[in-house]
Amino acid sequence: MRSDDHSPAPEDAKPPPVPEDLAELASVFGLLSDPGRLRLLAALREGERCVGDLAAVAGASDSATSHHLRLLRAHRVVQARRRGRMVLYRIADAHVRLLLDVALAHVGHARAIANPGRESRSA
Amino acid sequence: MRSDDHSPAPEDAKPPPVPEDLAELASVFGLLSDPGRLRLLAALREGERCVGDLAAVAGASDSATSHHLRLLRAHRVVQARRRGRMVLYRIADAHVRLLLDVALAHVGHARAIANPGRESRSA
DNA sequence: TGCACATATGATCATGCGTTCAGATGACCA
DNA sequence: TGGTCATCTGAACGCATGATCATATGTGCA
Repeated sequence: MRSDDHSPAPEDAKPPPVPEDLAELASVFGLLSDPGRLRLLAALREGERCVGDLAAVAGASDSATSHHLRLLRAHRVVQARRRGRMVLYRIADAHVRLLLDVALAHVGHARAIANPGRESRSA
Repeated sequence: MRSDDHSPAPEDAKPPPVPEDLAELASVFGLLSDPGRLRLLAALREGERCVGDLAAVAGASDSATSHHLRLLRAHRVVQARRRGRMVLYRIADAHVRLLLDVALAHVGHARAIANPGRESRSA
């Protein structure tokens, strides 16, 4: 026992995460670890988009975009719906949306500390 | 223009994320995409821990753990503090903590849908 | 001061992941 | 029904990332 018992009274009494969930969670985070996919999701925050649009926004090829969307869909990060000959994607649920918001807020906050006096929306 | 203009009225009027932030965010998510590092963070949710403890909890070597913590610290996901000859790590801020909570809730929710009637805390 | 413990670091190697290309599937329209 | 558009799929290549080993730093204690 190195640090005797330093747990200074559980600050929120979080339930110990199921290992099974941790693995799945790691996969989901892995999906979010690509700037391209992040751009896709950022675009999807504004509403449903077809693959071609998303590809254009993310600056990637249709093929790459389709690959990415497939992965995101497999992990329930996005949902797909056919409309004619095109497929419209959207963010799967409120959790994902909130996750992105919190994450963006974090990096914004972190950068605000790193570069004081320089706003996120700097013109 | 493929999907004419389907944005069905911005559901929340999210500010368009700064590309710079997206890159940083992708890096942070990348750090969270490893089950081992996730175990470290899960352990840190319960309070400060030294490297040795964290290594034991995560089932990794001290060296690997140190490497991981270095990365996490570089991206302000965790903070470090010396106490004698050991270094105590903790989660950097409330954002990260919230991020983990939301993410865990997401995978829990997703699995609850996938396996109905099977609780997260299944014995 | 010298030893032992806790942590940090640097280099190397294997593996996974993203991208791309080529081709397949499926839906609309004339 | 043939043609075209939008998307999907499979395979191969190149790069980045994680793990490991050996070693360095730094702190407390006798």
